[in-house]
Amino acid sequence: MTASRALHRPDLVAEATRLRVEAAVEQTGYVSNSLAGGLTSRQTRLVAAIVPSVGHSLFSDMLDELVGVLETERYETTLGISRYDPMREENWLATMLSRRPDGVVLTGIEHTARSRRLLLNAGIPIVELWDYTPHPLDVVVGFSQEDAGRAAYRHLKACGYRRPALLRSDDSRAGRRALGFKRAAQEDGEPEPVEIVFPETNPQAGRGREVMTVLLQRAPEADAIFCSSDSLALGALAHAHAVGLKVPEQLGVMGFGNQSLAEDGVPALSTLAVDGAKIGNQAARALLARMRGDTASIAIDVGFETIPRASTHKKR
Amino acid sequence: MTASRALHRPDLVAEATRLRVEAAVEQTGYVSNSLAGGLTSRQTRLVAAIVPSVGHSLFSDMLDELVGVLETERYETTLGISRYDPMREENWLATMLSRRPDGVVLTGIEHTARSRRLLLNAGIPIVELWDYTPHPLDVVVGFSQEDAGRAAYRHLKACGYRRPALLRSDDSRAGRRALGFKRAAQEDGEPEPVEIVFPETNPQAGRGREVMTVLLQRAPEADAIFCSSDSLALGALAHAHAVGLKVPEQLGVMGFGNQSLAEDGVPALSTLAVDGAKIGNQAARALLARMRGDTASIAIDVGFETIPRASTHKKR
DNA sequence: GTGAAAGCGCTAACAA
DNA sequence: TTGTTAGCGCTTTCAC
Repeated sequence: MTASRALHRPDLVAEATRLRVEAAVEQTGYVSNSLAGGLTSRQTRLVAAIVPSVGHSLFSDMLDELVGVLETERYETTLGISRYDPMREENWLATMLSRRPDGVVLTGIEHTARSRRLLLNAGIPIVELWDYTPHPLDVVVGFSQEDAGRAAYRHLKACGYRRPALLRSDDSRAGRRALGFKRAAQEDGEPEPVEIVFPETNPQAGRGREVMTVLLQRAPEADAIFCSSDSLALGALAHAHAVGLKVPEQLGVMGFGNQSLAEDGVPALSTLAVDGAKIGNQAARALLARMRGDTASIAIDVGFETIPRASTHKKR
Repeated sequence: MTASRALHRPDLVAEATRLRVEAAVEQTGYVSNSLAGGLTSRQTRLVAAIVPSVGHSLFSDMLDELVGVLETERYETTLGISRYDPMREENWLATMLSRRPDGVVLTGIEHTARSRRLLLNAGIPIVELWDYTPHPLDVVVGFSQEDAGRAAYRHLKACGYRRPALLRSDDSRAGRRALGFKRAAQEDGEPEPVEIVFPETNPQAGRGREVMTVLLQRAPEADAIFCSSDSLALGALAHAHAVGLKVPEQLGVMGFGNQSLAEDGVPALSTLAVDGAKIGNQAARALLARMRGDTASIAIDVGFETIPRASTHKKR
């Protein structure tokens, strides 16, 4: 018991005793066993977080910040990868919860029924990210995907494009952005924008170059496209360049995310900026508050911003 | 005890009993406590892995594969982020080992003295990635960074460039590639290539555009550059375009990693291909073998490949 | 400032 | 096929 105190609450132990314990630790190579500790104390200082993919720069900015902030309070973050699949999230949750994390961070607000049940039974703080809803499981930090889609549509229209199309992966958030985009078109009394959806099998797949061929076949009249990510849009740019389509004159290209490479596109890529790091930061803070016992309800809308650059700057 | 068996070894339990246990689980919302389980059984089915950054596509390809393969054998992977700092790795190790992982995966072969001590004391399988050494702590899966640097130099020379320079972040692997590059120049009897190093503070920092300005000032005579990553090289491409430098005629640009966006560069980016997924796969297999009790020594050199594309295709 | 007792929830080992 | 016993390594609680 004294040894335990010397390690965790050194102020409660006599200097001499502490020194003896430290010497013994050093000499024996002792490493405490937090399984045993967690079993007794009922807290693990573990936060379990799951994202669709670690390759995506938005998620990695978010993670970097989340992990960093939690670290300052001595919480460790363990990571799951869902590959945009709610069943994978469910399986991950089922095994993860047996490690008794002190908090959980999820991507999105769509979860299987069992996931919800597990989560609610666990009785720990939960943060849902990247989407906004007034009725989260517990805490939510995100923005309205539908509004983002609307904003993209409005931007393209404002730039003078008449037939904007959609190019996106099949993840559900991109789907909701597309929905907002199409609704905005509808409200304008325009025909429904053509939409090309490809499977998000892996981060490399469905690259702009290949999918653009499909788009140009299916919608030869399209004069602008809103892509579900910047890297996709960059691929589209490359394809347009290859087939001699002038951007932005003949084709407007808009990305999503405002990753650093968007600026490096030729021409520089117009995009919707989302602050991944900010989401991670707010999520970490909210989670810490909850784990401290704070029960005030939290729902944070971090918003997004339209970034006009050369790729949609049509000279009329 | 019977309940425990019904959940983990259902074949050892009568059908009727198993059903009763399952019903009870369902009804009570029981979730097993693997802290207690691990305490008794002395295995946690946890693998702890640390990478410098999750944003980098090479690491994320590797992680995806590592996590995926370990998952098939019901091992979970928990992730640390070192930000290229051995002290952060040490701190992560110190707290991580108290969770008693069954195996550890590290990036690189450079670790602090205490890290080494902790690791060796822990008595668990260790895999070091991305570098090759004949004398690993336990298992190593990687390639020779120095040879990679040499290969880049040779490629640029073979393309007809006479004054290749180096543009790199301050991570130690990029440093070893630079070393190989400079040694190859020396062996050719050429002057030492100019080298611009910038801090790897965060994945967004030190972007090609900004650093290129410095390079062109410090080495106006440079007619080719070898960048420490593809995204950096893409930034360099954008900068060259902006200042009217013709690539590949006036400036050869070479990246590292062969990320999918390298092909989308304008012009397409020459690079050194490294198979992150393969490294992750081999690492997972090696670790599984070790955790199964296999003690044969393992050191795998996965090699790399030079990918010539338009950005170094100088027409002489 | 230190220590003794008890128990967290599970599984290894053995017994029936 | 099921059950009993013991103990994993800590921390909570309480006594000194």
